[in-house]
Amino acid sequence: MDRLGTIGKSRSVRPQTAADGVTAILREAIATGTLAPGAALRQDELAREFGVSRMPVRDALRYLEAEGLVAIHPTRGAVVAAMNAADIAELYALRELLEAEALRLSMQKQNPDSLRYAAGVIEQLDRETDVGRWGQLNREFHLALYRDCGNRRLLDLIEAQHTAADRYVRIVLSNLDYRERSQDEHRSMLFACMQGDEKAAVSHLTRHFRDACTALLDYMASRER
Amino acid sequence: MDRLGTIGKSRSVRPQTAADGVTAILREAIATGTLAPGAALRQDELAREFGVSRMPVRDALRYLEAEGLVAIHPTRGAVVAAMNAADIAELYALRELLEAEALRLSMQKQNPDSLRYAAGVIEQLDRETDVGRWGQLNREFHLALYRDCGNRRLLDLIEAQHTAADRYVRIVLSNLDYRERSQDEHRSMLFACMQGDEKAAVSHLTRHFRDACTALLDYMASRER
DNA sequence: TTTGGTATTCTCGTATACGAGTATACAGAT
DNA sequence: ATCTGTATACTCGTATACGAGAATACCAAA
Repeated sequence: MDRLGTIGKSRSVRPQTAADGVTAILREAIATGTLAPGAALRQDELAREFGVSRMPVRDALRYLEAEGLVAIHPTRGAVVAAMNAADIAELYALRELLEAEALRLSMQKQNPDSLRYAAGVIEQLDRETDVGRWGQLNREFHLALYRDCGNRRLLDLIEAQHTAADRYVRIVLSNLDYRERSQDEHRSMLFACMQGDEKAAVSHLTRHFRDACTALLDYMASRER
Repeated sequence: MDRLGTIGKSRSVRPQTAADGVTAILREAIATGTLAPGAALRQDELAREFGVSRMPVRDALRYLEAEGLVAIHPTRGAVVAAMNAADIAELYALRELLEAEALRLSMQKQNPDSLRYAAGVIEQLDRETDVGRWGQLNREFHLALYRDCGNRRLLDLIEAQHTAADRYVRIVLSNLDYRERSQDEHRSMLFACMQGDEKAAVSHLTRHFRDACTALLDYMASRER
């Protein structure tokens, strides 16, 4: 499991506490699948792995539990949360609901700065090849569109769903064809936003999610066999 | 601060861990206002208070942070999360979005058991005088209406928003008039659900939230002066 | 009097240690 | 051979201890 130790090294931002560092590394390991769903997360094992005591590891597990990435059973330990088709459907239905609302609210504010920024992110996405950073930029693009919605809680929830979806998203991102299709939809959304066409923007967003969701469900179904 | 020690005693369910117990007591203390917004939550002080070490207290603070009830600043300690008008508006806008969707999805399933249960809860609410238990039953009623929505994540999110709203709700619940008006709206919602009238049910739900939100904002505004 | 720097104290983050509960393996009985 | 009970080992929850960083108070200098 020495691979785990190297994953977090690439992050440029210095973690404020040891627990934050452990959290970031574990989150990444779960997202990439290095830690498979159902895998047991033993505190002292992880502590030895990271060269810290069990306390920061415990803290990290609590954070990840709150994010829905691990399941903690008192006195029985923690495991990586399961991945299944039902969860995908639920997650994407939720994202559609939350992000459509945020998009509507944001568009009413008509802030051109956010759209300019989003356009810049789209161009970066065109050049990006690394799956992890692509996901990061993808999140950045979406949040830019919602930034002006005026509801902090809504934005936090959207971010949380992104984090939960990340481990699923990476599956389809390895498919280059999906990334290109995704970018087409991004451009359509941005165009509709610049035009101030709320209905078109939301419908593109919806299609964007439906596409991703079916792509994922198809993959999961093929994986079953 | 000895009052804190007695609050949790009324709970019938035995906490599984010390941290769970501390979490429950602190949550209640924050909801009732015993711990005012902005109040510092010092780990060793709380530990002495509850007769435990700082570790369960730390765990509890992490849980409450995830619930949005406390804000933790690394190496600087935790404080009870602030309460303000902007947050109320955000919270209720969110609840409206989430619960309207859950209600729509649930009604499509047409499960009479849930509605029968909800009707029973309404009757219990008529007899309940204690503000804390009234809030509990209120949550129970709402969740009964959404139970069949088929989206576990959505339900969890709704519960989380209820928890976050609890400390606000208790303010208006002390007003008997509000409780009666609220019950009228509950009955209207349930009736619409039984009729299978989705539009009416959602519009009653919306009005229910708008009512509560304005009642709260009015109270906050009067409090400002 | 005000401002800047330093020292002290307080709180948190982390490490280590211990006790309790759970799972597992083995042995005995049916 | 299978099932059950007991003993052992393992993991977690909690307590205590220590070190680091931040806030504050105090003193000196302008």
